[in-house]
Amino acid sequence: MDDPFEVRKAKLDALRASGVQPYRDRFDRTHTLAQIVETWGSLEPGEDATDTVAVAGRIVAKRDQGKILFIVIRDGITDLQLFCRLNVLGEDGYALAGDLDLGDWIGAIGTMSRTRRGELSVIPTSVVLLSKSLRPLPEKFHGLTDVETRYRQRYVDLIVNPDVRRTFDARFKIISAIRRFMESRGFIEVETPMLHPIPGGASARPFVTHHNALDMDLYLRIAPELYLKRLLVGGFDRVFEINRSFRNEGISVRHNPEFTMLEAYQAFANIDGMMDLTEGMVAAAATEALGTLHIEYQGAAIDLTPPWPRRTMLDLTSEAAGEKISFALSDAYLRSLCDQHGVPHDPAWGKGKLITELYEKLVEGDLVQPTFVTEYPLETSPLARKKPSDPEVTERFELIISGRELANAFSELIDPIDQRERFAEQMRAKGAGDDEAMGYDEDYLRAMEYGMPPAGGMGIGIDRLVMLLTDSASIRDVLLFPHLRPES
RNA sequence: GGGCCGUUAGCUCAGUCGGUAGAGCAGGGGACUUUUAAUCCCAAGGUCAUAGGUUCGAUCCCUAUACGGCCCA
Repeated sequence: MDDPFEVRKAKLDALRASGVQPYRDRFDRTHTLAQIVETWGSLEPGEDATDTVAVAGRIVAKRDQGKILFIVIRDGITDLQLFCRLNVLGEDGYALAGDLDLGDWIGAIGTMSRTRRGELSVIPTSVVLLSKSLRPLPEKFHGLTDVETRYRQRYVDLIVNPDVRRTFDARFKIISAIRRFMESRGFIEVETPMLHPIPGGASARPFVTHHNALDMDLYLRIAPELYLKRLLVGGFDRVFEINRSFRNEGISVRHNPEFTMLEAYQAFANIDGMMDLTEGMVAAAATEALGTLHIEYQGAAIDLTPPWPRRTMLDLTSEAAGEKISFALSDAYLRSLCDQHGVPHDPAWGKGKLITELYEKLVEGDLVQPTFVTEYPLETSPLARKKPSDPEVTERFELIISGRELANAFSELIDPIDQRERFAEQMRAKGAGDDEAMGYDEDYLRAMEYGMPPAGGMGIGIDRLVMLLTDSASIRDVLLFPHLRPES
């Protein structure tokens, strides 16, 4: 019989026939493998300890030498060798150990030792099968590299590629640090609806679903923003939410249809407070996950030490274009600049959109070090407060690191009359064919009419932050189960 | 959505100027009481992504499709 699966099933049947339960209920270990390494790491080569330990893990390597057998088990990212000896385990126990396969979960009880060759080991007096593995693991040296299989069968990827586990451990640390940072600043974490009757809070196409009992369409949220700001009206003066949003758009190394975002709102603060908050949060996350603010992303050295430069979109775009860009320029001239720089433009766009597109083409990708880009045009910022001295632009920033948008924030628009006009403008855009335009949210306006305190708000893409801090090239590498088409 | 590239054994990869395919690891049998990608001997393992086409003959050439990757929008 050659088929590994069939061989293992036959072993399974044989075990059951001989009265062995190959899927055990429990195993009481005395130490995790990391604790073993920590406790007995100082044993000298050839030295034995008398302590008896019980350990458990998955078999990831096996070296059979006749009357001795080396088995390497793994628990998380820690490996430990079992030095199985015929004269210690006895005939039956040794035969059982020899019959185990790569991938099996086992428990072992024995004494600690370090071999002459220097490998910390448990010398088992008994080995027990905890769960039989029926499928062969990938090759031991090259491991699993096929990206499609790695994403589709992440469980296998996690078994054989410890770096993948480290990435997700880092993800946990980053999010955990952010929560502690926010809580230490007096923010309360809340949960708001995922199912929205009106898509809003961002410019994106939503996923549509249907509620049968109510017989109505609902939209998976594209952002929690409008609900969190309702909470400002309700008196939550510092709130945040870390959770999924969904956008019905293409998939790329930076985009997954569902992604995790933090949004935070702070009453009585404005855009300046949001810059401080963002700097502090990213620095806290980097310190927690990496222990440093000097990181490397895809070969580029990046210094996250606050404070970060604050530059206006018009200044940056003017520098890159080699001439002064402003709202004083004519629509026709801005379009000729777009043509000159290879930026496609739509007749429906106003000056604000044209300038934003020029900025994205000429500037954004080259901003490697953390930079707050400020004064986004009113046209592309329907929820942000206007700059009093220049109503063409808003008190908004985006944080750019490594050429990518990481965070977006503004002094919130709290004037319900102004907001009503902005929604109306969005409806005109929708009518003109912009399927990313926001819906007209009458209840949100009603909330604003009760009075929203002055506030700053900020949103940051958690997946992109994790990418940055784990030096991951693709968002798929920081999502346990990235979206893929179904297997045929 | 467009362009380019990929898909061969469980895994990692060769290869066939068009003549039904090979290695290492894993798996099977055997040797070995301190190994570390253990080593040595033996045997086995394939719908060459899928469907058409060209051809005496296609895994290889052509077309389409599926899935994936990269770049662009």
